[in-house]
Amino acid sequence: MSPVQFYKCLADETRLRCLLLIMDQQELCVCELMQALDESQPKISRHLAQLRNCGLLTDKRQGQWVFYSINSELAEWAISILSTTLTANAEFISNNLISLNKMGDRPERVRSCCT
Amino acid sequence: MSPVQFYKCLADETRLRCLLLIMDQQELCVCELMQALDESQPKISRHLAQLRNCGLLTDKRQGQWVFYSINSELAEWAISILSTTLTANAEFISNNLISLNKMGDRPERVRSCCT
DNA sequence: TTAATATATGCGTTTTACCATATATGCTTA
DNA sequence: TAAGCATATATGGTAAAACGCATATATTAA
Repeated sequence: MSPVQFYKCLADETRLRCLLLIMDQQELCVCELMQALDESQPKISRHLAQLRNCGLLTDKRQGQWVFYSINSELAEWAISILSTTLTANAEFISNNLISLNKMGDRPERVRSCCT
Repeated sequence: MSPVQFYKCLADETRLRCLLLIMDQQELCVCELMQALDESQPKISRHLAQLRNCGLLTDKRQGQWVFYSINSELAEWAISILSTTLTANAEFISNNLISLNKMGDRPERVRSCCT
């Protein structure tokens, strides 16, 4: 992935918030991000699709939900930059985390076997 | 500076090349970047102005030339990200460095006092 | 099968970003 | 002070990106 393409992915408020929230929470589904960002479902879904197509995220369907997480095959420097950004800008997503935690009935994660 | 605004600055090929070249070379003037990127003067100048206005670069006039360097007051996490990007993507600007080094009559830097 | 919930996508519109050209400003040297 | 180079900015055109809305698909449950 070219550095320019990578930074284009981060250069949008909705996408950056989604990425940092997923970094922080390991994985999130569309409806959780809708709640956290207070944005429409198609808007969230479209941005997540873009991040997946560019290789930043991977998705995993569990029942009716699709969970997105950071693509572990993403270049190490790119992951490092996401991590640095999150650490240095915790307040950027603090309100989103509050909204997320206010959400009732969050989808349950299915445990992997043997955990 | 908001992380989104910072990443918008990096999300353009011309701006990212300029930034990484300046990271690598400490400081460069418009005519050197024109040569390194093979781009027009207004294009380079406009992008540098944007980077200066956003706080990523500072400029310093020396005679007829204006030298741009990384703004030392830029947030530490942002400088760290630029550094990581440069280290991990050296090949991204390698051809630009070759072009720069082919340039004859590069403007002489005025020495600071006592160096 | 039907309804409900979750997610994805097609499409037209609006907004934003980029570029090329023209022009203005500032410095240097003659 | 005039001429020439280096740099900055203003303007208008164009392309890309983002959006809202409507709709389509997928899963689960009744």
